[in-house]
Amino acid sequence: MPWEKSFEESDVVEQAMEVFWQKGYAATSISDITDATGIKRGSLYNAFDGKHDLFVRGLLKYGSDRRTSKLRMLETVDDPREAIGMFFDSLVKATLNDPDKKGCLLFNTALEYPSHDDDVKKLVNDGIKEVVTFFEGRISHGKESGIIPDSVETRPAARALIALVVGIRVLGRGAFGKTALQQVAQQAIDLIS
Amino acid sequence: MPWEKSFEESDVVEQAMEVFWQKGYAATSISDITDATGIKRGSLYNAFDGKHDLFVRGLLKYGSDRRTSKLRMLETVDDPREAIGMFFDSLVKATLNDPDKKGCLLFNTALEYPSHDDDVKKLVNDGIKEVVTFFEGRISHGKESGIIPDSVETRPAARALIALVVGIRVLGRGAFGKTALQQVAQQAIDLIS
DNA sequence: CACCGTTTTGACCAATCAGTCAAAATGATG
DNA sequence: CATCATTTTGACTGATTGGTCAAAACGGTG
Repeated sequence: MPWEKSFEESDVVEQAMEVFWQKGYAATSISDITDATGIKRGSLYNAFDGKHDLFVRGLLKYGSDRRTSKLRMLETVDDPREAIGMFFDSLVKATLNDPDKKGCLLFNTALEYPSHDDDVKKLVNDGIKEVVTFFEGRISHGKESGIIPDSVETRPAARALIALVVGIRVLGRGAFGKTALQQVAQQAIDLIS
Repeated sequence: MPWEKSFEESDVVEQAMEVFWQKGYAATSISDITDATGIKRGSLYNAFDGKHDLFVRGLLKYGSDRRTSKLRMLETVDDPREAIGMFFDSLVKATLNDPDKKGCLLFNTALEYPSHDDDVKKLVNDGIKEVVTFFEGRISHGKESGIIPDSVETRPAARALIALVVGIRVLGRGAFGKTALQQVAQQAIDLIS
């Protein structure tokens, strides 16, 4: 049916994103993507602007599908510390459950810095900021309701939490096993207790 | 003087390492290295086995020049918490002072995972382990001398500290500025107080 | 000054890179 | 069934990749 595309763009973006996730941007070739999607070279360039465009779309999809939706869900949890605890739990679980040990696309991208344009860096920073804001919101909410002690400083604690998230994601790629990751997650909770 | 090399191998390794550090392994070409060192292509292959070999040597040099020597120095500091504080201080300083925002070669490499062989992964893990061991040593020493409270669990705390180190190094590449990094470093110290 | 072992040099290789493009294929529309 | 807008296809581009190699350059040695 050549008068309309034979594939769903978002499917291709999703599959391409997973290749980028696994191999990194610089190490991923267009051929890798055509192999993974089955889409022929020309069709891909007919639908997208190129490698960079495809990557940006993948990054956006990653953000909304995995990060934003999860944060919205956790914001409905009453106990703020439990919400943060659940965040770290699922983080550790996701890290352990991934046989490819891909880590987090956002942080992987942050470390491929010079390969990327400013628009990509902004996407990464915005994604990180989104999580920090979530932490800040939960912490200040917890302090208001007396669940989290006033001695916890909201912004510094939130920033330390995201730093621990990064640490878990990076170290989970090989250096740390289950026990170590869980211990770090526990220390994160202790930080706001 | 063609019967002996006209360049110092370790100089070339150092310069090549800095290119890898800045651009990442996958994104660095042999031409980048010959440009940076002035060494011609053939000479480089005469002295080294290839890109991978050069990278491994750079990683080793990075470890001994920057990590190991610093840890040995800090182990001579009497107060263990001050030693750890100094570690984080110089970490934040190094991060802020680097105009290229290259981060840490060790962690950058950890996130370029699938581009690397097992020997590189082992080098990364050993480097990380070395820092964790340093933290554990300092914490347990501090607990013995009563400077660090017994309520601090040595291994989990040490692992949380290295996670924060990773966080500082990664977030320092763009997402976090001076204040944020210093706050995270302070939270690290609070963790063992 | 001829010889020798080593280093230097730049041309060269096949493979792969991101991206282009014209021709073929397609099915709705009249 | 012819036309049409669109997609599909794979061959193609020039550039770059990591790596090779034979010849030239060199200075110590006899």
